[in-house]
Amino acid sequence: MFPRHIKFAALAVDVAALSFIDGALNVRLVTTQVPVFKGKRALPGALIRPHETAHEAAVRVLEEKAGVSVKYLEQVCTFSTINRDPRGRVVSVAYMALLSPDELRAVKAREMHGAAWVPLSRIPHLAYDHDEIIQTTAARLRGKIEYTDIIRHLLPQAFTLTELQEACETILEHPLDKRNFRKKLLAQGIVKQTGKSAHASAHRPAALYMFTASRKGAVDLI
Amino acid sequence: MFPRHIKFAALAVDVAALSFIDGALNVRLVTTQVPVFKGKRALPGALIRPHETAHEAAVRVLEEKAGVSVKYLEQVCTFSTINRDPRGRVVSVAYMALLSPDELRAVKAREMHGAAWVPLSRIPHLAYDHDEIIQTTAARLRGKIEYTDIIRHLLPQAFTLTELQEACETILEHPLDKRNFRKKLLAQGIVKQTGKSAHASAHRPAALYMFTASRKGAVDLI
DNA sequence: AGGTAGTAGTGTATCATGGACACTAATGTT
DNA sequence: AACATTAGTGTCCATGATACACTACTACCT
Repeated sequence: MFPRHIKFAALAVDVAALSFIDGALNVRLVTTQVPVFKGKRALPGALIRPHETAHEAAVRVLEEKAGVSVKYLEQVCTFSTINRDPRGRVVSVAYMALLSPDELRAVKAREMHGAAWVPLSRIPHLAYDHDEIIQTTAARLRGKIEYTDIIRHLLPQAFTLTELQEACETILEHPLDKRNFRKKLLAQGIVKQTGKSAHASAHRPAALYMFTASRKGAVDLI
Repeated sequence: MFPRHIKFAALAVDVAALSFIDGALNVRLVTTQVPVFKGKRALPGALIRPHETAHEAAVRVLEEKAGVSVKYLEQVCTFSTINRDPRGRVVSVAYMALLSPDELRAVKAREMHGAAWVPLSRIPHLAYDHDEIIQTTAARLRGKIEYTDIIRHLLPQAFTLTELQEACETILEHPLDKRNFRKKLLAQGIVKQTGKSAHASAHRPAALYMFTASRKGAVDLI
């Protein structure tokens, strides 16, 4: 219904999928096959198809390139710089995906060649403007950790309070006081005991907690 | 460089330009000429051109349809629902623009037919998904007012503290305490006196203030 | 079995911040 | 000169934030 010259750009999504691995925040990277960037690392992405929304495309990318059906997916920003893709004009909608260790196991089960989890601290220079996308996404996550319970999507269904605290500390990049952290957390009723204990370590077992039903309003987590 | 069938969608920007008029937050609306929505109100928007970014397109829309060169423009969200535009697939990047009364005078100088400022409380049902865009934009503004000094873009270069407080109250939709408001504001050093006074009313003149240089970090405004 | 190493779990005292609250000051108008 | 109206100011209290150190529990080792 629009003349052809109006449709000059391709539409894409790029997804920064984040997950904790060995206590560090990792992002899922793939290896580009596009000639100009041949061999370079990039975020998983794909062109949006005529019959899907950007959100649906992001879900598909995660399924195809990370082999996971993600539970938390949030639009971050749209990048429309003219020469951001050497193949032609591509406008890309960036998404942040958060994966819990539970979901991560499904990824590991069917590992794909050329794709890998890379700690945020060791990310190489990426293809396209993906460096910028990751910076923007990480900043968004860091901001939301303080006033939402977004961290729940990065933790397993059951977790110890120490694990939760370490997750927050990793993202905020500064230590938190154990007693104050627990006091506030329990006062807000964000988590509750499962009744079970973790017996993973060779020491005193920690009580396992789970998140309570998500609140409608904002929470004051940290 | 991409095959033609990849470029199936048109790209657009829609801009929610906000400004205070008579103490109320208003948004700039135009009247659609598109047959399906003929006569309906909508946000000013336009298709992105091949040689401009979304941001540049938003700037252009404001110049063409609101007659103003805006100082504050922020990307809000990208809408990609498949049938959001009856003319065909259009993916739209929504922007929030904030105009000070100073900038507003330039708009009034060359008023355009079919365009008008409408108080947020009296917005009719709009064309496309523009109702949703306005809701999202207003929510973004309300959220940012508390932890940034974004309000500065909605005020004139010089203003009284009462004006500043009323602006915050209007956006937050609840009253603030005069003394506490001033205490916090001055403690943070966000504003400073200009040395001049407003002699507009028939009563005690108020001191005129201006914002200090924008801080790098977040401020705790309210 | 007893000791050791290592993590889990708990409370108080102080300090800073946020919120409630009411009067005096300055100006133009009558 | 009195009045009407808006501008401008400080204290007290409650709440939340922070600093801080010991006991409890378990597996492992000998």
